[in-house]
Amino acid sequence: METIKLAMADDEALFLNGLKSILEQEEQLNILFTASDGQSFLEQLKVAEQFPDVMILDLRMKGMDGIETTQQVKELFPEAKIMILSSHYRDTFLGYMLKLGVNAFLPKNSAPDQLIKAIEKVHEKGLYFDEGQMMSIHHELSSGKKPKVPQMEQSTELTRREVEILQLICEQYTNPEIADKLFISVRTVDGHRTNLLQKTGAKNTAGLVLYALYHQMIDWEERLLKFGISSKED
Amino acid sequence: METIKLAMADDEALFLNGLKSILEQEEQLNILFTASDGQSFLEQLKVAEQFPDVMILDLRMKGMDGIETTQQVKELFPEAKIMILSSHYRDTFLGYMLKLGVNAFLPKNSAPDQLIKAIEKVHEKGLYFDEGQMMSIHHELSSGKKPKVPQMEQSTELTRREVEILQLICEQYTNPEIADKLFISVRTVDGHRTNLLQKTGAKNTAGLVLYALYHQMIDWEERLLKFGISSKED
DNA sequence: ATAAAAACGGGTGATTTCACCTGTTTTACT
DNA sequence: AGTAAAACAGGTGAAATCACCCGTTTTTAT
Repeated sequence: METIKLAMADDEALFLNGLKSILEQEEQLNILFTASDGQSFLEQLKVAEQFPDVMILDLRMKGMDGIETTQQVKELFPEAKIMILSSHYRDTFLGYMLKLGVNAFLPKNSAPDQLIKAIEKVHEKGLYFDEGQMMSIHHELSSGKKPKVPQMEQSTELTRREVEILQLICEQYTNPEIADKLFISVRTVDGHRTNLLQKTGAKNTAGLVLYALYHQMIDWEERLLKFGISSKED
Repeated sequence: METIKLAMADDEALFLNGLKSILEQEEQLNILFTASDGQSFLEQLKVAEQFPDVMILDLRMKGMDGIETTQQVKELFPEAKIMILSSHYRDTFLGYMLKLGVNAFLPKNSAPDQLIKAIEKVHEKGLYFDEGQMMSIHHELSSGKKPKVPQMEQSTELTRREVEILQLICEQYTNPEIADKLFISVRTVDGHRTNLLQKTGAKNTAGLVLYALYHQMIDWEERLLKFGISSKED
């Protein structure tokens, strides 16, 4: 049996090493290199003496994420076979993936066997989607609505001050409170907020929060756990 | 060398299996069982013929999360040694962890060696925090501000309708738009929103979005990727 | 040094959110 | 059948957001 050469990227070291450990136990699989983000993955790919048969990328990574990395890799090596792993899996997102040229799309709570099977299929046939995914794809295509062309905008288009304001918005501060905190006028905060809405394409505060979260501009846990914790003594 | 009996829970099958694969390679470690959420972890723990020396829990899990699970476990077995793993690690959260009785708190992008070392330390000394964490803890305690008693509120205190409203809020709809969508009065939506704010303890829309995200009431990726994707053809 | 970008901020007004009040109807439970 | 909870919805008013207008000062880069 032919060996399959792999390369993978994920920003969670434990996950990456765990995956590596699982895949190393398969004799037909050979891991060439791993990376903790898209940038270093790309760099390693460029200088690698052997080209991986299949690449496994995490969808969400700090810095360059799975989508952007896929685009960059496909630009340099259109024949590259890329599998995307995602924590919060949704079928509705398959269309984008296909257009992007992703060769497989798997949720992170797949069983190891599924992953290995998918790797083999991608290597052999150049593509792997399970039956449910196929159905979903078929439905999406036959319904006539063409999937939009995925394209990442630079996530650092925001100025330092705007990011600061955005963070405070996510901390549930109102404009007057932010103005007070930063010793500036409410008008200025309002101006920044307007610019944020315009730049991010968000419709309102809810959109801004989602944007901030996606671009990992705020401290998840710290903020979120305020909801899980009721302070009995205050 | 004595073997250390382990049990672990994580809702991402690949991560869980990866971790298992890593730890299985250590001869001194013996994995008794694994679970995909807090509930089944607890049930397995109750009926297990051997009691694990160290338990490893994911902080964020669907259903019962790491914190709630810790509380339940500690209630039944106060001597249980629990390690919490977290994706988005923050030092500021250490205080809560200590109060909760967590015996170690590690980011998910730790190296496998670190994790193994931590497991051993927890088993031997009943506790493991690295130097940075110790400093942080010391600082927090010496600064006089006592960490609040962490206590999970039931996350399903919201009614069906409230959840529905909350989801639409997260989709950036305004109250009038939601009212229109659901064929109800704006007043009613407003009422639900008020109840949401009261029940969740959120201050405003930003807070509601964070709450929804923490309790995994909305489809992450699907919604977030609207920001990453610019539809060139529309 | 000069131009560009960012930060600053004032005015106005429509819309939305939020915080109170009040009540009725529907649904669920036992 | 009776109670409780949920969903429904009206009024009022203050506060905040959002969308436009306008300009000045400060910072940054070439």
